[in-house]
Amino acid sequence: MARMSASDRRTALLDAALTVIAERGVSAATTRAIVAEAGMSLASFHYAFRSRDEMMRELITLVLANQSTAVFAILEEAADVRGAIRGGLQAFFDTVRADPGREQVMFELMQFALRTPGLEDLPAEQYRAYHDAVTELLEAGGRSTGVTWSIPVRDVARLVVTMTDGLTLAWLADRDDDAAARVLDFAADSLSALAVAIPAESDTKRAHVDH
Amino acid sequence: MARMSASDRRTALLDAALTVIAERGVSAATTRAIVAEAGMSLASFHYAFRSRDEMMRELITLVLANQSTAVFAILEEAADVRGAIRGGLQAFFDTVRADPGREQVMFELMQFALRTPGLEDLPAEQYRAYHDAVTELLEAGGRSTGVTWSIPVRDVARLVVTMTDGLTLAWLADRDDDAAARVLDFAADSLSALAVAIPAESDTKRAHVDH
DNA sequence: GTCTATAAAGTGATAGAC
DNA sequence: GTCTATCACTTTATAGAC
Repeated sequence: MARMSASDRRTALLDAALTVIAERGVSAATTRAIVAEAGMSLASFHYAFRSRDEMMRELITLVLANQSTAVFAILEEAADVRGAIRGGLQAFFDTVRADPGREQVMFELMQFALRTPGLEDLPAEQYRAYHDAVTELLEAGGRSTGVTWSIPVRDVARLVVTMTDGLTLAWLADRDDDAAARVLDFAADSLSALAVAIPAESDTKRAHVDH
Repeated sequence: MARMSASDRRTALLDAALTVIAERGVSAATTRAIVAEAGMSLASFHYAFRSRDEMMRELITLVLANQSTAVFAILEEAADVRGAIRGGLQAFFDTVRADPGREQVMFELMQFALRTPGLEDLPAEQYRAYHDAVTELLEAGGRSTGVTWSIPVRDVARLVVTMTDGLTLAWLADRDDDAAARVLDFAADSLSALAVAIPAESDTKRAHVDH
């Protein structure tokens, strides 16, 4: 095998681990399976990482951090709030359908983290990042369609994540596309009901009801 | 160890397995850990079950089947639909808070089933059972409060499960009780908006809009 | 029937040749 | 640096004493 920098080897192994997990689950991601996927020898693994545990920690940190910014960062062109939300939700669902393994990995890694000493706090951080990303998205969408929200925008973000999580979990189980579409319709309806039009100019402060 | 019927031994081992999984996760549920929890010798395990695989299949079938009927079967006394829904959701969330491990087990076993050859279809059955149970509950609740639903009741049931799943997953990660309460408020609001009052007597058929 | 002892295979990790 | 060979340990499963 050609020489690689330790850093390159690490990223290659992390990538291979992700592939193995997506295909066969966390429990199948043994050091042997990972180096086989990466086309390396077993010893190379421990040259790049001190232990499998260290690799898993790095993998989870990496994946959970990247995911949050990527998936939700789709803002559709739409005339009204309802259409914008529905489009955004559809875009999210399309990415799930395009690569179901990827989303399944997120759930599995979260469960793994919750069970692993030292990683228990990562899921909370992950959700904070999700909520941050969606909050920003909602604020941007609100600005472009001229609305604000009748409850704190962060609470709206949590609702979005709640429904996309619930939708994804059920869809991974039964793959019912039509039912998923109806859930997204409802989500768009009920979320857009939380939007309030910003009065053309003047005092917009009262339009936002804080708790 | 006293003599037990093979059947008793099986249920005792299934129970022990569930305890181990709730406390330390699926990957920690080795045959050794399970027999230790059950206070048996290792050989007893293979006297009761042909293999660990067989035990896991039985466990998953058992747990996923029982869960659906149990958790949602709480119908609160309430004057209006909104209150009934909010009460039911709160009752569900209370059971999650009372025993978070139990709900975490459900998610883990579902992931496990999705990854295990021969068990891939169980999660779909599980969700069908969930949706059945909630559908019945919604119909009963509708009768007692004098409402029907503006969309097929089964779709409403799926919405309920979507939101409870999403809520539970996020709460398991960040344990934010207040945020969870606000999600439940929204769920009750938006779901009760799907209810339509049944005209006092006479022709109730037109009140139900089928797709 | 229930145990102890052990087999057979898989795991993470490392020593040592090159 | 990168490999092969191997260690020490854990896993599921079974043989055989009682």
